[in-house]
This record gives sequence, C-alpha cells and structure tokens, in this order.
Amino acid sequence: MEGLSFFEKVYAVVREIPYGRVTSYRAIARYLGSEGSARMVGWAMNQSHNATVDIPAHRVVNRIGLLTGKHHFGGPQVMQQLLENEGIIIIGDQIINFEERFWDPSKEL
DNA sequence: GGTGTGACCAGCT
DNA sequence: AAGCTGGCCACAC
Repeated sequence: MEGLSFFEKVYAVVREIPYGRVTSYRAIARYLGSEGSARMVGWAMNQSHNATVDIPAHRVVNRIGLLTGKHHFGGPQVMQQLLENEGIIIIGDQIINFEERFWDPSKEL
C-alpha cells in the first residue's frame, strides 16, 4: 500500500469486497485512516471508470445501504441489476438485510 | 497555493 | 417529513 495515492488505495480495497457483499463509503474511508473522507471515496468511484482495472463500484453504497450512486453507472437500473445478480435484494434503492450483507474492511481485512 | 468539486454525513429547520 | 447547511478532505487545474 506504500506509494499509492488515496484513489489507488480506495480501488485496492473495493476490489477486495467479496462477491455478494457490500460496504459503505465511510467504512472504506475509516479503513484508510481518514474517516472524514467519505466524500473522497465517492469521488474516487466517480473517476473509477477510467481506472486500468475493473472496480466493482456497485458494491459500495452509503451508510444505510441506499444506492445513491446508481446514476453514475450506465443507467439508473444498472447498479441494482449488478447487485441482484449477486443475490442481493433491493427495494426502492434500499438493500434488504443490509447489516447481514455489510462487509467492513477494518474488521475483515 | 487558492479554488472548485463531489456516488457523504449529521444536525438543524 | 423533506430539504437545507456546514464540515469534511484528496484531487485536478
């Protein structure tokens, strides 16, 4: 992790999110040592499409499991569809059983 | 090196 | 209950 920019660290963590699990912007920021930087994580996701590697950005949601970033995918349904492909249920942009699906890098990594 | 920009968050109105 | 405000901080220009 040495020599990596904040962005690159964010990408590295997001790539570690297991299939069928999700995490929050805040949890990633906390794991990277700057808890107040949740917005930066979101911004990193915004730029993630020009990253050289694939970033499963759909596995990152806000603190309560709401799909706030769905408009930044191909269309407003794409993010939800990707998650449902992984067995995650979503109703009204809200992940069902969010607490069970939640994956915290600072505990599990 | 100041300024603008956010896919956030908590607290207030 | 829904919307606004200010704080937050890494990045690009």
